[in-house]
Amino acid sequence: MKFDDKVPIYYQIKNHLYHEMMTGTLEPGDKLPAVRQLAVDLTVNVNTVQRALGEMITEGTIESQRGKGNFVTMDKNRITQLKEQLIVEQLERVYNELHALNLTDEQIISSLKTYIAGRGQQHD
Amino acid sequence: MKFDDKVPIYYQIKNHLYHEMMTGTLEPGDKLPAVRQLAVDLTVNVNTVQRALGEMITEGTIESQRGKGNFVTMDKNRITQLKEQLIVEQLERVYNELHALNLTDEQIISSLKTYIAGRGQQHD
DNA sequence: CCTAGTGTTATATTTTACTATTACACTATA
DNA sequence: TATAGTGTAATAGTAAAATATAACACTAGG
Repeated sequence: MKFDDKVPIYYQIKNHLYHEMMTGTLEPGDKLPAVRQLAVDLTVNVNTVQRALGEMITEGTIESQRGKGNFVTMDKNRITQLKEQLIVEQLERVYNELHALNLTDEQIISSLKTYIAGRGQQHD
Repeated sequence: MKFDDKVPIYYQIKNHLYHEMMTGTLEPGDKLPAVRQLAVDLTVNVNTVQRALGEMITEGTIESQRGKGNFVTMDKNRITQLKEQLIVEQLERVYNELHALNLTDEQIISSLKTYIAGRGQQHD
């Protein structure tokens, strides 16, 4: 996996796992790959994986069973809440950034539309 | 100023100064506050300010005159280009993030509209 | 010429993230 | 009960960012 060197790796791992939970790659109750395997997959150290998992365990999004593995919480409500939260955080960030660049609400929306429309030209 | 501890301060300072250039707080040819003054204003060390400025000088967005001060480039074209670049980066980021959360193009646009509409309730 | 204001650079120190390595604790199963 | 697979934790070392502090280089004005 490629990491942004401007942001802590453990933080990006959390985000990576969140996304897998949000998109259904990891479903409620699913067992995560073993920490040592995750470390290999992500080419990072076990302790770094553990740091990410530790925070997620504290938050309650995953549950740890010593000797068995780490499991996605069965609480689907928590997952949908988390997804909503991640979306709002993203929207908040663009809005604030573009607003700070003096764009009006209308300009923010239309620039996003234009960006998405223009994307079709070169991608996917 | 409040910094996000997940991202290098010098990097956030660059961004801060960019915004001032984009919004007209700093106009082409304007003299920036003295580095020691900036350090006080931002409550960081002079070397940290210097690191941010150093990169901007290399990029050509500000010009340094030893003994005189640092000045915003007179090249207005560069500034408008930079603004466009910052906007696209933001749009790219939200789009990629929300797309990764399985939202369709339409859902991305409508969620932004909803967010902006809902903002009026509690803010500004 | 001197001094105050400016940018620039260097050294040493602290803190944080990350790594490497090892050990320990628990579970399942052959 | 031994062993392999799992999570957990501790130690030591490295690197990057930021700090404190000091010195150097240039400019302008008295």
